[in-house]
Amino acid sequence: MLQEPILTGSQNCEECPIRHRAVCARCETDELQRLEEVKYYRRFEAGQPIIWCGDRMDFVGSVVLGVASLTQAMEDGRTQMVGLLLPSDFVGRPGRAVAAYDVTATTDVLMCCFRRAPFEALIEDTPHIAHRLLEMTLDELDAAREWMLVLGRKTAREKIASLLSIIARRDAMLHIRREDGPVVFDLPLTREAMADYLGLTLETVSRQVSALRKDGVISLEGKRHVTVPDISRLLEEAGDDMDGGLIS
Amino acid sequence: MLQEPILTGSQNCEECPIRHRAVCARCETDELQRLEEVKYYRRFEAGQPIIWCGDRMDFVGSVVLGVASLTQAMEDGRTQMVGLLLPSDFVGRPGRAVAAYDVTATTDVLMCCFRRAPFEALIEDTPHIAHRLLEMTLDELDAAREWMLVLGRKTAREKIASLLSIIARRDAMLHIRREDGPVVFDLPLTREAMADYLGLTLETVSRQVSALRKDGVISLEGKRHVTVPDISRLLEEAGDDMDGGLIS
DNA sequence: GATTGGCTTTGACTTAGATCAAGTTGGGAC
DNA sequence: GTCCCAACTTGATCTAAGTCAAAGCCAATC
Repeated sequence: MLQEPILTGSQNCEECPIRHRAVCARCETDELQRLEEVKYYRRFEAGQPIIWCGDRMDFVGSVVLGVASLTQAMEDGRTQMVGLLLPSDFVGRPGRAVAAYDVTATTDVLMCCFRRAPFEALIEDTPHIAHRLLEMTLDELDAAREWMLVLGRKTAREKIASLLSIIARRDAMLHIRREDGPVVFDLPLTREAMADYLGLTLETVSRQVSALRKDGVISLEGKRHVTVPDISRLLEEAGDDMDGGLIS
Repeated sequence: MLQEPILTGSQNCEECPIRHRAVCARCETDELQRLEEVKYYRRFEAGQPIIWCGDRMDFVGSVVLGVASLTQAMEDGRTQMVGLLLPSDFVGRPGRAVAAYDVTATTDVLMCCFRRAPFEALIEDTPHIAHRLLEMTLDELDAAREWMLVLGRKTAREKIASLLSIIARRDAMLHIRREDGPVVFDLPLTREAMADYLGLTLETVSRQVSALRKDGVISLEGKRHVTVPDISRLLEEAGDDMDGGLIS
């Protein structure tokens, strides 16, 4: 089902749809060479845990194919997804040996991993990579803060629209797409996972998805295949200003 | 009201209660010397804006005294605080010229600022500082994600207890304090600011603070001066496991 | 082709927190 | 002192979303 990704030393980070944002071949060919020695791929099936909070973690990596999620749980079972990991997103924290969150494969996932120690050594003496990592982390921080607004202040309907916007936008980054045409994608999340991301119950998610469908904001084929006829209508429903800063 | 901070080149980041975590004198005396040339202080009165979202921002800095807040606003006026800036917290993003959030002085604030261009140059050729900045950013990301759980899944009472825990913990870092004694601090936020941080209304905040007082979890002198007789009781109310990971 | 079991939808009812509307408090200006 | 005003509290009501319960819908398996 998953194919091995094509990722050669000559690949250009601007053109390659599946970018290892932390290790860009265009800029750091030599360093990438060093990393090739400690690079390996891992597959996970949909629903499988990638790592549990508290586990020892001796790799960092990035998602190549599929979708994974970062979640936090309270003792009584309430859970909150705190990050959605789409292709090119980075997992793991240099300098930390223990996972802070549960990481779960939401769809089938292919991850590209690097052993942590050599990766940290690389950061140590390759300022350029450290710099890029800082930039990525700052982007993630912005995304997390954007999501705090969603969680704290938006209505259920706006939350759903916000989530669909994010997925549509990230999906559009991977595919070449005509301007202003309808956006089509498959939801990589169950209703329950959506609820965990949005701080809702799965019933409310289901009701609001149905409502958006009835109102013509989206249309559904099956339960997961979504068509958005007018993306700006969706952004409006999400309560965002049109400049679109959801994921920077 | 605010006094000029003592911040000499010989100051040790481990001992000094007001630390510029980004530029630690102990580790980077020479580099700090370079920064001294572009360093300046700015004061803000309680309630004043420090910078508006969208404004050009040609400095970075850190809070020395007081409390500031990062907030995001929707067009219809709903607002969500996305960060609480306590002494030693960093403001601004290297590589970004435009502010992404509104920054407001919640109490009287003294900030230590550096012009952005020289600061970025320093990062560029001082890997150690870049590394520290990455670590700080990762910590902030963890804090933001912890807060996503608060916003998405906790009840109003748990939210209040979580906020009080954070302030108590950060406050305890600034003062030497007996183990297990009562924790005493002044709330640096109005009820409205608390509501904006917690995704609640100010009325709900007021009610839940009163409830925690009635139940003996906290006691109040005036409206802002808080005594927590048993900090572990407060953490329990916050729904946290006892290991205390709210701010790493 | 029937059966199972995950998802998902939909309905009826409940509730935590929002909203609206008075009051109260307390510190600073005069 | 008293007046003022912003910050806060408290009460009454409303509502969006949660809870509980019962079907529905595939896709995989027997």
